Amino acid sequence: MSLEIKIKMNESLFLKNPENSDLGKNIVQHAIQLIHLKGFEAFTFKKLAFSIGTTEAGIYRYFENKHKLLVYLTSWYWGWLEFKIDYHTNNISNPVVKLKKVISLLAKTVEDDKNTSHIDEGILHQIVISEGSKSYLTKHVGKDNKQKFFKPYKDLCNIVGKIILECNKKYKYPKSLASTIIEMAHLQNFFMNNLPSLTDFSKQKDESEIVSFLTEMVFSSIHINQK
Amino acid sequence: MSLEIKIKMNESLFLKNPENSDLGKNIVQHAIQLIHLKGFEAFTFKKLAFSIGTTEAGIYRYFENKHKLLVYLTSWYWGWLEFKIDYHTNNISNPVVKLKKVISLLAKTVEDDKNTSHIDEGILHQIVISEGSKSYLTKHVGKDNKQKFFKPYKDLCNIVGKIILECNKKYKYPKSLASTIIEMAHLQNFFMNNLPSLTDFSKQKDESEIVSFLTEMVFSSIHINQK
DNA sequence: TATTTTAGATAGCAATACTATCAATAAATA
DNA sequence: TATTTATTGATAGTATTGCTATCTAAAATA
Repeated sequence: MSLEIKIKMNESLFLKNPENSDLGKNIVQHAIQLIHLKGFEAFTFKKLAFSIGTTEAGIYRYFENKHKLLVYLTSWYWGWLEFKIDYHTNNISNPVVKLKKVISLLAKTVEDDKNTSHIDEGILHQIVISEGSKSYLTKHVGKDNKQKFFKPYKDLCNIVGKIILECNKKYKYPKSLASTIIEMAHLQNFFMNNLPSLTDFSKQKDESEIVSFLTEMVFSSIHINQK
Repeated sequence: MSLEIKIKMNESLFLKNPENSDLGKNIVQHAIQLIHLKGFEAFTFKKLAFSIGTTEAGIYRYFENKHKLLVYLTSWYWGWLEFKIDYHTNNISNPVVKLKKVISLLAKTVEDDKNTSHIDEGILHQIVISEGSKSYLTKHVGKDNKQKFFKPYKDLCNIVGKIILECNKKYKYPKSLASTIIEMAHLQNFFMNNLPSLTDFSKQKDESEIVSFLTEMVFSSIHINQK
């Protein structure tokens, strides 16, 4: 028996739920491939329609525009990651061990999750690294925020912030440190692969160096000896 | 006698140097206003032309496309900031004091620099916060990097990294910590103003809280007691 | 079987992202 | 002073993007 994971999505992100039809799933699946291939700026609904074998109008029946599709994809990713973090840390009672696990889950390459058929989490992870911040770096971030578009991201940040507080109740900046970890787990990865002189990691090396950097930074900041 | 600051710019960023003509300076000046007003996505050369009272073709004589104009503006900002950091720290011999000054210069609101007539650094700072990362989060980051588009950013990162090493020669991640400081000085500011629940700072409060957060993070990481 | 939902096909339109051409004017230089 | 050169303005045009509308056929559901 295989358990299909379903991430509960904000209904305002789509016109028709892509999870409920083959075309919808195809849109999501191929959007991930195409955004990864072309980059978000060069990605268009017309190209997406062509790659699926449907029409532009067909895509517009599911998503209002490509920005909402991006928010949908990143939201899905954060929701899925929260689930994954829950799953891998619920049996850990020591908050220090828990926080280390979270950092590792945030910064390490994602392998395709077989429990979600149409979504390739590995590629989606790459998209979140390269395009994720474009989902909120807009003039309409305030409106989008009112519509709860960033709830999954905030939820994750909150969870991480709470674990930080469990490690040290007196630490003054749990949320900022949490958002710093999350953002830097991705940005240091992007820099490592594209602008390596902005990091101390070589392209050859895997993400474990990023994990070490972040881990040392976090536990120093909250004055906990993690060794 | 007023000393006009001139930032040496990468010649590949423009077709005709905007510093050398009134129209060019107008383009830069109004581009800053318009990008800040509309956001980079909604900003077009046609709108810019209209706001200056020239034609679209006129803008294209100076900049190949709006992406290069964005890279131009952010590069200018990083060059200007490096100059400013130099100016404010060259007389400081203690690297700990120096690093604190740098963090403060990175994170605090910028006031318009009267030494540059056509560029409003305060607004440009806002643009770098909201749009800056879009200059490298592209599929052509590799090509752009080969053309040295990101040299000013890398130079700044290098300077900060070196100061970190001056504080603690044994610290393993000076460049990553430097890029983390620079990015987070901006991103925490953006979050504070737009997605405040991702930070521990209230909208009312000024950037000094961000400076405190970053300062504690940095000096903890390099195991220096800054008090 | 009747009816609602879904998808494919086609058309069209305003805005965007450019490129090209030509004339007017101002500045630099012969 | 005459003349080349650089700069700008004006206009046109094209391919692509972003989006809406309509109509039909097929599939799912009542």
